[in-house]
Parts: sequence; structure tokens; C-alpha cells
Amino acid sequence: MKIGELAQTAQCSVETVRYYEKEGLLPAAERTASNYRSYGPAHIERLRFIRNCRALDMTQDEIRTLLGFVDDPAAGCGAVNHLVDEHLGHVQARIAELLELEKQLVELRHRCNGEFPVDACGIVQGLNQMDTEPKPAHRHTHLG
Amino acid sequence: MKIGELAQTAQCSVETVRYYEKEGLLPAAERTASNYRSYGPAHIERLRFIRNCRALDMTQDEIRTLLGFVDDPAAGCGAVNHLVDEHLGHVQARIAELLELEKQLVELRHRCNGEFPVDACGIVQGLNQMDTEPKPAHRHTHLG
DNA sequence: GCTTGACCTTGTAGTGGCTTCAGGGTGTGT
DNA sequence: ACACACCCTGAAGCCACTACAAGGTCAAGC
Repeated sequence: MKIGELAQTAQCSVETVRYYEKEGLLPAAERTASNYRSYGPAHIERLRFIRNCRALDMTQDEIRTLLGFVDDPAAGCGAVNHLVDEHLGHVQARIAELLELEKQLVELRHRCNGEFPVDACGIVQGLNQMDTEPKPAHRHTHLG
Repeated sequence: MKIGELAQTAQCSVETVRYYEKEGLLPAAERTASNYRSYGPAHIERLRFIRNCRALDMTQDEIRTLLGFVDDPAAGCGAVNHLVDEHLGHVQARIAELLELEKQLVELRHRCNGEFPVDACGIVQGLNQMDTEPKPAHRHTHLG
């Protein structure tokens, strides 16, 4: 199977597949006589795994770690569970941040209810006066 | 006022101030005889505005647009309100995405409740079998 | 006058997870 | 013979910074 077919099967672009190979997430494919990459079922499974992790917004590092666990057949899945728990924590932390943000934005939005000169607009005034509180120095989530 | 003092006033780093200048968000400062940047009250206000927008997770483009509105004293604030509404939409859309993600992760997490060989782990199986549905082609949010 | 140290300057490269592009080679159908 | 879809590599771009290298400036203390 050539790269285009693989990409389509895994719902991603050809470039993404090559990128994963370069990053070491996907093992290098064999090559045909004309230097085309050639994939088998193992590659499909691996790529689907990666894409599913990405669909859950895991980072490449998290995925790399996860793949390391999965590739060790003697190991138990405790580490896998732990990683998923941590990632769930990231997602929940980010949700909390965004809910707080939403609150601030709604409050800001209510400061203006019409069409005024910008000087008189409560939103503009709010943006000038708000107190930027320094963001927590160390983030507990990698989600933007 | 020198750059370090300005940065401290606005709760950001010196590098960030120079970066905003390079990007055209903050007008270039005057220079002292020894080529140090020298800032006045207008710069403080402008930088605070920018930092407040960033604290609300607006992009540089959104901020640039907003500054354009604010700098036109003849204009009304309708465009400002609209931009804030749109941004609020981004935030809400991202919250919805992350809540869906959380649901999926919780469901996935429940598939394993102990320490099994990875082959037998419901989470690993889940990650292999999930159907990556193609993400909506065009994003309605710039938030990660 | 000399050193130390805090501050300032410019420029470049790195982050993540891709996407896009330039400049080519390969394979199939007409 | 040509078109056209697919493949290859390598480099650059995205965003909002951050970090670093290599140096200039200035006040205080010895």
C-alpha cells in the first residue's frame, strides 16, 4: 500500500504521515524499486493509534511515551492508565481556564450595549483598565 | 522610563515588549543617547491594553484589528463589540470541543480498572479501535 | 581607575504539530 | 508523445513568544 492510500485510511494527509516517520512515531516504511514508501497492516494500526491519540489532543511526547508502553509486551498497563489520567487532568484544567475566560468576556461584553464613540465604549475602557493578573508561572496543561 | 520598568508595570517580559514593537503592536519607543528605549504614559496604556487582550486569549491579529478601531476616534464601537462577540464565540466553541473530549477520555478510562498486560488493556484496545472522525475542516476557534 | 553586576542592545534559533511550497521523479492511460 | 495523478526530498511558514549569544552602558564600591 502506498502512502496516499494509507493516509486516506487514517484520515490524515500524506505530509502528516511523512512527518510522523521523520519524528519517529511511525517506523520507516520499506521502499519499492522506485523509492516509494510501501506500507502493511502493522503500519495502518500504528497510524490509527497515533491519530486517535491526536484526536484526544495528546502531544507527540505523550504519544511517544504511550507507544513505548504498548511496545513492551511484558509490561502492565498501569503506566498507560496513569498517562491517560494525567491527560484527562490537562483537559479538565483547560476547560476550567476557558470557563473563567468566558465569564470575563461575558462581563466585559455587558459593559457596552450600543454604538458609542470608542472613547465612551465600556468595552474599550474595560480593556484599558483590567488588571492583567500574572498567569500562573507553570502550566498544568499543554492545551493552548 | 526604560524597557525593564515598562515590562514590570505591564507584567510581561522585556523580550515580549521588544517583540510587540517588532510586530507593530506597540509603536517604536524614542531612544536615549545611549540607544536605550524610552517610554512614556501612552506606551504603558497601550501595552496594558495588549496584555489584557492576550489575557483573554485574543490573537495578535484580533488585537491589531481592535487597536485599529480604537485609534480611530471618529469611529463607533460597533466593530469592537462585534469582535468581542466573535472571540467569545471562539472560546465557547473550544469549551464545547473540550467537553466532548473529556467525555471520550472518561469513557476510555473506564475501560480498564487494573493492571493488565498491555494487550489486554481496554484503554490500549480502545485507542486502537476508536474511529478518528475527520476533524471539521475549517476551525471556528483559534484556541488550542 | 578598575571591577562587578544590573541593565540595555541586536540578531538568531527554538517551541509543536503540522502545512505549504519548490523542484523534481514515476506510473498509467490515451 | 503527452497529460495527469501520484510519489520523492528539503526548506520555510505558522503563532506568540522564549532563550540564548555576544556585546554596549551605567552606577556603586574598592
